[in-house]
Amino acid sequence: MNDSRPIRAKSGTNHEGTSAHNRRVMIDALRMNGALSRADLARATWLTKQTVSNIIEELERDGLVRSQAAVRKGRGQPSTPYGLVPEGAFAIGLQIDRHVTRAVAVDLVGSVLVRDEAGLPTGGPSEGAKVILDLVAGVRAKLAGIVQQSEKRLVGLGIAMPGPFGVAGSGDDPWMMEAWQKFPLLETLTAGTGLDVGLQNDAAAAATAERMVGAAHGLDHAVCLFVGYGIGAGLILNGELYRGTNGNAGEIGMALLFADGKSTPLEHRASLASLYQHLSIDPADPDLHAEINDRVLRGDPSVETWIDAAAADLRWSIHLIETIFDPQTVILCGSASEALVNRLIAAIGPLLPSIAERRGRTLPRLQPGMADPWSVALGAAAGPISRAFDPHFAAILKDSL
Amino acid sequence: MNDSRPIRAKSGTNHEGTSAHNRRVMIDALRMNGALSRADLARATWLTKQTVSNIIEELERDGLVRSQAAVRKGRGQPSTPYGLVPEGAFAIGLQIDRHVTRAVAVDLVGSVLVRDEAGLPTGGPSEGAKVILDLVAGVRAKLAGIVQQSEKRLVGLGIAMPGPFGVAGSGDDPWMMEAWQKFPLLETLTAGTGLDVGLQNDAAAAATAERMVGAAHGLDHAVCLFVGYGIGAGLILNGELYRGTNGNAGEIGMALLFADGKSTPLEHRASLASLYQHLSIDPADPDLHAEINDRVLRGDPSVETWIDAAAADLRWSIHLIETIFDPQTVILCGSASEALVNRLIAAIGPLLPSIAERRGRTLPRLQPGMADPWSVALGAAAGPISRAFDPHFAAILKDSL
DNA sequence: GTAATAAGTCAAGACAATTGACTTAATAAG
DNA sequence: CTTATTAAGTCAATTGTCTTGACTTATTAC
Repeated sequence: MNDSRPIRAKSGTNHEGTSAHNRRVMIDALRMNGALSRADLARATWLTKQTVSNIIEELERDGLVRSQAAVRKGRGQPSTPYGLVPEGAFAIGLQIDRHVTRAVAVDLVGSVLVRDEAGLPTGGPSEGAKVILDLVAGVRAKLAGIVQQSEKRLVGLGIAMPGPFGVAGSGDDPWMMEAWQKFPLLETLTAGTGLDVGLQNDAAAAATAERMVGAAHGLDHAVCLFVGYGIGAGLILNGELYRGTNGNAGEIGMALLFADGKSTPLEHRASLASLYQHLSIDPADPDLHAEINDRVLRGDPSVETWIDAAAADLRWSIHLIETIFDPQTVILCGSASEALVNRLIAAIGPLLPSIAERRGRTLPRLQPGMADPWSVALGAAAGPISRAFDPHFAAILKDSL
Repeated sequence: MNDSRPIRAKSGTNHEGTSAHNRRVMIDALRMNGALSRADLARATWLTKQTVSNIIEELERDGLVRSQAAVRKGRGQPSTPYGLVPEGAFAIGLQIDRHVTRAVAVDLVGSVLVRDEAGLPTGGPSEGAKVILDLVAGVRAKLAGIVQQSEKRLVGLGIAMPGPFGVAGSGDDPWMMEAWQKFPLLETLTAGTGLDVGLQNDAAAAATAERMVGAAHGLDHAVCLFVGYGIGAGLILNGELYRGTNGNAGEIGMALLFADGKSTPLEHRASLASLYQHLSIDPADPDLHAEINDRVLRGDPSVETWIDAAAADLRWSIHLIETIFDPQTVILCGSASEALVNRLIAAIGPLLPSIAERRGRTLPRLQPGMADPWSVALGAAAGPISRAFDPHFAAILKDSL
């Protein structure tokens, strides 16, 4: 009787897990509220003044927080607020798109310090990887030129690229993303950069960015509907990005819609790819974003047609998202121009009725998020920062070390 | 400058949080794997043998675990496995449906020890509450008759009822559920029972049941599609039930489908309500379940028509669920008969293509779950047990006490 | 019969949060 | 102007929980 199937269990925790959690809670509180005194932190986190003092002292030694001028407010000793030190940590974010790759260096509070892009060669991933590694190296070098000791404070490299991941030949994107799926990207970049490398799809990256510095800041339940070359949803559930079993949660581009007796993936109806096709524009055009932005602003009728059609699908998608997730808000963001997102939001309204319509709402059901070609790279960088500093269950467990 | 907006922060943790977590991890491991020795537990949880010993000793004192006969396996001292003690804890589960209310008493391992039901008077919630309190009291009394000290080990009362919650007048369910929405149910039952009372929608309860003793046992990502009087999805995400902002996540019955130029809620197309209507059956009929079961088994053509139509909608719903959540599996369960669920599953196949189709799958994409009128009440009871004993983030935090 | 292996215990130690008294620095009240 | 009050923050001792390493016990392999 060799009953040797592996035992499945969650990991336990210990003092270090406790301490790590409390550190993260402090950082999170400072990120959400701005600078706070030790006493404020103690009240907010339910920890004792003494514990907060110890942790703050430690965080200050580590260069993650810094005291500000004392504040007098009423009776009692003035409080000394502590705030996050932006240059306390950095991360590199990398977006791999069809024709281009973008990299940014981001600091602890989500400011982009360096940005750079490069065209991706048509030779496929093995050639592309060289371009990418060069790009990342360049961004790191520039960062090192701006701030001292940046390399020591680099917490990781986050990659964002179109999903879904690990699915055999969907086949309807001829433009090489499939080749990237098979390429050992994480291994190559880990080896090539020496950094901790993480991967998410571009909608998830957009959501991560919104959570760190955008419309989802401080929210526990929000869904970012991301209109890029494809379309996807980034899910913030219980204050964390939800990834699903294989990192493909939210990849709604492949959702089939039935209309006029035939089924079409959502992606073919409401995505920049569909817009490019509608306009007969070459998606490899380097002036793409400017061109689209321009056409949106001057009300190009062909663009308007697409917007109305896409808005109808998005309106229904938002209804469905509200119904399924019961989020605090839905955020519409994209890799295209702000102007396009705003036009889309205008065209989407009024929203379909749903359970999101309730008395006492404070947040709008739908709000605009970041919309520019760099937001995905920013979100990619936000990934490692969140992993390193945000409070979450996994960070408490012993097996996370 | 009175900057007194409340400070938002997550709670910190301390030694007790650590200890509470580790206790829960042990219990969870025993639930998932069956009896385990201290050494096995230490390996599985990453804790030291000594820590495990201390915690097991404590759990044994508390009557939650019990040693079994020593097991010799190869060289070395024989190990002493410890298993959960079923009568270590109990919970009452209560289902409030349109015409009937059901209560069960469930033990730590999810066995139903007592079950009882009562018709709900048409006089509305304030009258109904009396019936419910009597029913609960009766179940508690019967439980006390079966096991000693059951009252001391009662961890709570879980309620399951149709959602969505807190939404003003959807209006299309004339049968009194709306009145229940406005009734202070939690307060009334808390006061009337002296128990810790929790509320979830029926699909969530079904998912909770599947997770404790059913097809989702041990899974971290699973969606239970629940076909009851309405239709809903219970979401197990990251190993926990996901509730959304207002406890309405997964309430997909109100999702609007567009077909033939008009929009219909899913609920009107694939739910027992729609079946009853299709068959012109009175949903208040006490022999309802037997009747439907019978008709399914003998292949009633009218039922078959409904099944085919509902299966088409469910097929698409499953496609959408797979696309959005990327779950390990989808479970079809319901409050009707097993026969109906099995027929539905047969009629749903083959599934639509989706990202769930990947090499190396071990679980089926769609599997049958519990399907009987008592599964929701069981799930309702599973709620408090899960809250009391499963490892989860909130249980670690200081503010959870 | 002896060595090897594995389960489990013992007692001391380390770590991180807690406690309660104390210090410091401001405003409010008389 | 003096004193009381209030609040921030520190100090030193304590507590709770996990860890460490040596030890005991029980079994199989050689």
